[in-house]
Amino acid sequence: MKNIIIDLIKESLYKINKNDDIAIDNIEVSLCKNKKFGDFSSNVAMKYASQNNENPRDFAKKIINAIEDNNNIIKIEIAGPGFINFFISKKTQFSIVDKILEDKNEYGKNNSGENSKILIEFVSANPTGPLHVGHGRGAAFGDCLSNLLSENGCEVVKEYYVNDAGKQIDILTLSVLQRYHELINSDDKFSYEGLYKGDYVWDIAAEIHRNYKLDYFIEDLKKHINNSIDLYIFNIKNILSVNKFLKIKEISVEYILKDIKKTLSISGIDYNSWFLESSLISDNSLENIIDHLDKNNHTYNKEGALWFKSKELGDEKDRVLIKENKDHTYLSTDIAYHNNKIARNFNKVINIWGADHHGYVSRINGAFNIFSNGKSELIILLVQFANLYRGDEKVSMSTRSGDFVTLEQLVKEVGKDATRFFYLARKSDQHMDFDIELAKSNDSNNPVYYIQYAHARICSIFRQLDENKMHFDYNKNYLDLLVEEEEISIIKKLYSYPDIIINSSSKYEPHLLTNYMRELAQEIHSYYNKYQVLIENEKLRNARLALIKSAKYVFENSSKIIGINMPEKM
RNA sequence: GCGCCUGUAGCUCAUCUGGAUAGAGCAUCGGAUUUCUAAUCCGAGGGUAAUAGGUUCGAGUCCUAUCAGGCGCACCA
Repeated sequence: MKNIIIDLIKESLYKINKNDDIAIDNIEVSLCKNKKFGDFSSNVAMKYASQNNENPRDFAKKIINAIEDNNNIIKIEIAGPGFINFFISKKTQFSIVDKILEDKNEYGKNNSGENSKILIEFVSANPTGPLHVGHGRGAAFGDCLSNLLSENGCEVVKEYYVNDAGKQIDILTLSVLQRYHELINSDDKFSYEGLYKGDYVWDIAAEIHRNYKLDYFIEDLKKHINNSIDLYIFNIKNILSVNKFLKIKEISVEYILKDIKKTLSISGIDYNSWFLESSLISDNSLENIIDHLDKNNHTYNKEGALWFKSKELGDEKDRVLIKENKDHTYLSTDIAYHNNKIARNFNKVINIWGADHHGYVSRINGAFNIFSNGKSELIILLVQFANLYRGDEKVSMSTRSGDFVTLEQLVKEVGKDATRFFYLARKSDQHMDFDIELAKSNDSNNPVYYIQYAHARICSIFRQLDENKMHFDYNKNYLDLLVEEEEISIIKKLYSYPDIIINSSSKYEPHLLTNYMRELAQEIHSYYNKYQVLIENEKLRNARLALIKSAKYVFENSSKIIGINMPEKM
């Protein structure tokens, strides 16, 4: 419908303006907020009046006069400063119910993203511990965004980048070895700052001890301590042998990854691809990339380290690629990683990062542009933190100290549906408060239940229908009988669903969809309370059934994108 | 100190990329079930959109400054 109006306006503008000096590819038509203004409205007249040396209302009048008759439209008005308001015939409005009943679970899908191949990388938390609630928001956001993009016809690959190389993993390995040491020789306990302390470190150590007994035991571990953690790691690698150290590293990473995958799985998230940082080293990608940067004058040596000239690419300062001790930095593998993404021929590469990484954006953007040559677009979306509350009490967290609520605990406590919905219900660049008590509550405080209940009520009506030995006989012509204000309002809401899908996807804002679902639920509840669906009048009954049935499809389709269930009974 | 994000009802947040009278939920108060699930509905009060300027037909939305909060400024990832 909207497109019909846009076309009408376009034609009209062509007629008025033969020399065509108005940019008319961007005509805005939107649903009216207030129904007294009509059904659709456009601001073209106001927008382009000045270009045409006219006042908006006069220009609007001209446009309207030039619009051809169309039997979908019953009235066109000028209002306010120069809005053009369109009143749509009832029949045309009802046709959306017909369309939804035909499209069913396809309603909302579109092909605006056809031929667009997108890589979306999210969470990518270091495998140095379980996912915690801070990761949850990025997880829900990335997964929902993937669903949205797919709904728009994009080909989407969801990827998790596993940082299984580098210093943090060495520290994890060291942490495990120390616990393992303590398990074997409980008299020889000592503390060392900066190691990972969570219970899971003990679990890994215990597993190694169970399977390998004393194979990795180091006598007098204490003797090899060094104040510098780098040197401490260096010593242990030497004494234990690099291979044995690697083995412990592998076991630890594997253990933690298994845990991470389990958490993601109960959160309803599955990835298409797990990309290992270590693979960039073993297949020489890292080396090649450094070479390439070297040859193209993007690097220099200083103080024994190799530096990346990121400042000239928009960064605050230059960054180290290869440290003085010849270890690579995180940045250097990350550049190789992004080059790999480019090589895989994606039109868009989306990274979802925690907002604490914003300082990292410009350097990776700079590096990306060196390699992509405009072939592929990098989009970095920052997700703000979520503060966890239990009622009024703030829950504090710190990974290193091991004092945190894991994502698994959260999902188990409040459920997958509420967890996902709450994470998604806010604009991602907004700080948010996540109240566990609220998410757990099953009354009107909780929008998840509110929405599910609306859906369950629709299902209930159809159950009643069966029990009363009645049938849903759909007939398009009965739709004319839907004359109540609430019914028209629901129809408009249903009509706007595909726009929400396009909008929330192109703006990367899933919260538009959660808002929409709540609004639709509200309309359904109001309607349910005011009007009876299962009534004597057969034609009206079937018209109403058709209406709520199409609402049910929209609940189903949207909930699938959000990743929550829609129970038939509650 | 520099950079990024944010500031809307008592609280949590929307506002469809600049549009018409800034909207929801919670909380508060008052109502609604012999009828498809009251996990619901209806109504009421509640606002100088942090502050001050600017841009234009029109600003919560864009620009500047100030104030307040969060985050970042590693040869960590």
